[in-house]
Amino acid sequence: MLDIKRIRENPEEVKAKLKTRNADYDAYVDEIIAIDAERRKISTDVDSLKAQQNKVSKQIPMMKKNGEDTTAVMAEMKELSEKIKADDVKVSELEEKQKMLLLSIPNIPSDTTPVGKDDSENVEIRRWGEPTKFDFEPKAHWDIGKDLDILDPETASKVTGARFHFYKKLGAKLERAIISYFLDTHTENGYTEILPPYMVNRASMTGTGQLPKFEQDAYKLVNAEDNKDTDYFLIPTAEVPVTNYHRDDILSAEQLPIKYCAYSACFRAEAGSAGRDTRGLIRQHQFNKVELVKFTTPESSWDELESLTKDAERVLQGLGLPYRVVALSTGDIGFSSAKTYDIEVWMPSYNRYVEISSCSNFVDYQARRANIKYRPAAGEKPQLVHTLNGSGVAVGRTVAAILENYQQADGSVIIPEALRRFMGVDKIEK
RNA sequence: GGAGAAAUACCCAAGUGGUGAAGGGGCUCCCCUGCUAAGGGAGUAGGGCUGGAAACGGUCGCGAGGGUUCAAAUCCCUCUUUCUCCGCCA
Repeated sequence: MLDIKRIRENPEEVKAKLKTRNADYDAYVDEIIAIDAERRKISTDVDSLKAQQNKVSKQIPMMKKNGEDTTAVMAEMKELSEKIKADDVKVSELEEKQKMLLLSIPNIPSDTTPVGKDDSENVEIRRWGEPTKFDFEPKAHWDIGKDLDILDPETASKVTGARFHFYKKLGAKLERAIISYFLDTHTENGYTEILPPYMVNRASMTGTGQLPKFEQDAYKLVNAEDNKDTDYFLIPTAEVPVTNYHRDDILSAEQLPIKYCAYSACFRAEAGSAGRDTRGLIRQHQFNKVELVKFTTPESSWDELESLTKDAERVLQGLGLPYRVVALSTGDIGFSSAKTYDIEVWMPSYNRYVEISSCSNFVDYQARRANIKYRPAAGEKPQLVHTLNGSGVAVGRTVAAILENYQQADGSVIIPEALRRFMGVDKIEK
């Protein structure tokens, strides 16, 4: 959520910056400003009526004590009370309307986010490693998975539906090994491990920005018995439960930065991506991910974004997977983000780099939605924290990248050194 | 899922319709004391919205949301959470 004061005081600046997202929010901004002015006017008026009401209410018991007749005063007060009630309704309607509009406006991109209309104008920041070269015809991970009998989408489509997978044998173990390796690396690096619930309520989904605008992308849970909405959603990412862990909290300055890493399954409806990445592990309705989440002071959040991105890169380096880091352009960054770096791993079957992590600074946008504050010093007023998160990293895509980048001419797959202690083998073969 | 009890500040806790939401602990400051302990005094309800250049005001906050009333921590309704017990269950 943007600061209403910023919109009120610099509407043109807000409009111009939002336009860089390749979308037009002018009408929203204008409506918010109009509603805000009306809301404040009625609210101040009704507040002074309440002040009068409170004053007289204190006098009534005194008058009664002195044996005075209060009938006339009470009749007067009844009228006042009715006026207050009616105006209160108006104020809360306007507040509700204003809030819905504010929740529907995305974050303002940071000044360091490259301006561009879409992903074609993203900017490569750095590369690590070289795209893998083969002296044989490399296979795609879905074929490797089938040949080694470790991935089984066909049975998953019988048991569940399209875009689900069974992992088998060393494939299942590889997924588990990667999760352990990621979590161990991040906890050794100062992150606190969290295992969150996979279902969250509406307030949490709103707090991180998935709702109200993107309800069609989420899985909403319905009670089978009466078919009624439970108000629970399957999490699209651990970012939601982990960020909302501190919803409505006032943290102390000494606690910051707070750094969490969390493994979770993630559930995405993938509305609007029919026909894309239909084979393999790249785009699934359910996938595993280790997420990094930080709560920081406003002063440090930009440095923390750089270190967060490097912390995510660390695990790819540990696995020896070639990747590059890309700064997303204003037209490509997510709704709540002020700046995002994507980490893209080399995927031989795509013959290009494919997103495996997305690291963002949300500045105070999520913190304002989720009401997460900190007290800079004892006695000082609480301020909004800055929140950041990044995948550290997507597990299924890591499996795909390992299978493809470590495949051998004989059809086997070498296990990266870092995973061997979790796998117990150094190779997957027929 | 069923029955009962509870939710007030950093903590404990009083408060069954009416003029400032008691009291204690803790914390902060002051006095006393050579220092410490003990003792005495004062302060300590967060946070939002809002008016104002500021000083300083107004308003809403007793788990949440509604309702009754001139007036609600207090009465009524719905919900949430916690505790005790029963049922079911990995």
